[in-house]
Amino acid sequence: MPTIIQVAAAAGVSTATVSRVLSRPNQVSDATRRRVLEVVDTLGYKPNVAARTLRTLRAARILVLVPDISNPFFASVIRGAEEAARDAGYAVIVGDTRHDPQIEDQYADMLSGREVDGLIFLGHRLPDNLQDLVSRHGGRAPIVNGCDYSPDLGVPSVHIDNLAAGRDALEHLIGLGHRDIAVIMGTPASPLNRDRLAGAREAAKRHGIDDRLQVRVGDYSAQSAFDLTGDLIARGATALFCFSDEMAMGAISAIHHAGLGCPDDISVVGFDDLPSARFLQPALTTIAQPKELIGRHTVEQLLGILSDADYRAGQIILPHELVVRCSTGSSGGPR
Amino acid sequence: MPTIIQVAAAAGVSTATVSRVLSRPNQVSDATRRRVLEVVDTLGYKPNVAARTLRTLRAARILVLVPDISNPFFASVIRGAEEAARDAGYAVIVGDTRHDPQIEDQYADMLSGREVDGLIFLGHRLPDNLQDLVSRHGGRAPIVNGCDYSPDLGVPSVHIDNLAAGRDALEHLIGLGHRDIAVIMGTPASPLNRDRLAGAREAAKRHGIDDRLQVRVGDYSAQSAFDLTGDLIARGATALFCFSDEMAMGAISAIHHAGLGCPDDISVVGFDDLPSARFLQPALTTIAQPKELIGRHTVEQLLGILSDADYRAGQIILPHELVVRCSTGSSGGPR
DNA sequence: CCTGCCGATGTAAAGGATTACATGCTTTTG
DNA sequence: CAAAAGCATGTAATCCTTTACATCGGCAGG
Repeated sequence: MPTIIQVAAAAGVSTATVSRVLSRPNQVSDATRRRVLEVVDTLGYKPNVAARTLRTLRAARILVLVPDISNPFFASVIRGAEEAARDAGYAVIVGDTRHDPQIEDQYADMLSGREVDGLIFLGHRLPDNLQDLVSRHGGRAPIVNGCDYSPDLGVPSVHIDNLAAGRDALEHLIGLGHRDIAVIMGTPASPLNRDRLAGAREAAKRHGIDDRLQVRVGDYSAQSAFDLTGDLIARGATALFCFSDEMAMGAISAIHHAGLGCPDDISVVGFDDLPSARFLQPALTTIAQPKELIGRHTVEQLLGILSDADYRAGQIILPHELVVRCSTGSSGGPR
Repeated sequence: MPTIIQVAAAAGVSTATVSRVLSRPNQVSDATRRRVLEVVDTLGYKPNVAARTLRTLRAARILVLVPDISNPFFASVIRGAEEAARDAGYAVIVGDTRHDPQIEDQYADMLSGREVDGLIFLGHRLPDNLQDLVSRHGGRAPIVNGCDYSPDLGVPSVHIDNLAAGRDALEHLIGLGHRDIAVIMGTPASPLNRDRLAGAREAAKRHGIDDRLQVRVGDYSAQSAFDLTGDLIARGATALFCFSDEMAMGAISAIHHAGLGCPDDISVVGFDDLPSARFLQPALTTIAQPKELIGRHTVEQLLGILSDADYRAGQIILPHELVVRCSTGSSGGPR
């Protein structure tokens, strides 16, 4: 692999000129530029990024950490982030932490090691490694939280109003006549889940069915909801509110396994509105999040922090929407 | 951010000693090691990765390029790759190219720029950028193809026997009595799709229904299959073989939209066996690929190339399996 | 014709870590 | 007890680029 020195020698110029040809072409005369470019081409020269990063202290990349890359929800957020980053001349690197603190730390080191200029983490877990950095710099650290937020940390964040979303889902089910409603939530360690649950509780309370609301904790996977649903059905639930579309799929599958139908016997509301939600049987009623937009805004906040010392990053709340499809129907009254 | 020089000064040793404490701790006396580690800790020192990479010419990372990160199939492959890489002390970086040659090139530059030691690309598109590199080094370039393969390029690859898989799917449907079978494939630019189709054709021919086999091209998305299915039904197909589970979902949705049922009226076979395939309604009959294993083997080939000059990387073929669930049933004869 | 300026290019100093080699001390060994 | 060996540490070169500053012609203005 040729270095800039060899290119310079072959073109009969100094390394400075080669560097200029590549990064500020208009500072160099036409003839020289052409000659250098030709050498670059024939030698197949590519600048060594490590050396450049070392010298410029700018990597032009940002790291997006997802807790579970197999969840298509995050894919859409990443897409949005990627586009916004690209527009600003940054590349996005994706790290799949699989909820593993050790892996989180390892990726977080890419920030500490200045391999990336900033970091976006989706979900509720700020890597342990970064606690220090955040408490030292507060909202000025190049770190943004997407989808969830961390009230006590002061990390800027982008997410929907999960409380209102939880309320909307419950109001929808109650409006259809359901009184025995169950919630299959994600881990309560996540503020987002606590908010959604609080919203659901609030709506239930307003309609006097607070004490009948059953709550279970899943892990976002279809399997976990599948495992929980049988018991909820046995206890008389006529409607299920799942905190992810994947869990809704598991719940619907369990409903069929119990010899019942959705929405005829039991209604199901999901969360996220995955691209495939409309193709499920029955097509899924769900809370849509503006996934790409969440990605875009996290990046924009990050770039603001990076480029503008006066930028004030904070909490951005984006709109959600209840999408009613076919997995919810009116309650036939108590079974 | 402190540098190694500041750490050395604070600990009263040379930078060499600090470096050794961090990378070869046993070459350093207990007392010194403790002292240095303490300083490292209080100062919050993290080595600058760019500097290290520059010096060692080894980035300890590999890049995995996926054409579409929202496809959960790739998520599993990435998982497998990640684990194998981690075991060998490498980190995995994921790049989502969205089938965009420009983005592919940009990520590929990470290899040319030696930011990563090797590159794995899933799917059939070798980034244009890398053509040169491959033709110069042949199978010795640190590049491996996963899921698909490129017969003319000589890039090592890991995939299943797609021809046999296509044959298996058709044999299954024919065995159930179907004679009017349609295939919804992915782009024929991909050898993998050509192989699957060839396998399907072969089976159809053996049973004398070659001329009744209908073939359409989708783009792996549920939507694309949804759009194609109505017409196939109108033309009398009683069974659909889709080259991805997502397309199978779209097909099943379209079957319902047409007022028909799956598998009662029309059978559907998918491909990949996504984690959610068993939770669909009906649970999907599909060809399972050993997704994690594909990931693991691509990494192993890559590491072989990287570490052993005599390593001979090649084509690795892993076993697939037809998983029969509920989306296929016997044909009721011609409708 | 001289001065001043400008544009194009070169020189050389970072940037931060690793490591071959050198050094100085301690311990072993014949 | 001297020589050899071994251990812990330091010195300084190296990895490759970028860029502030210096230099050098050429040209315009006086």
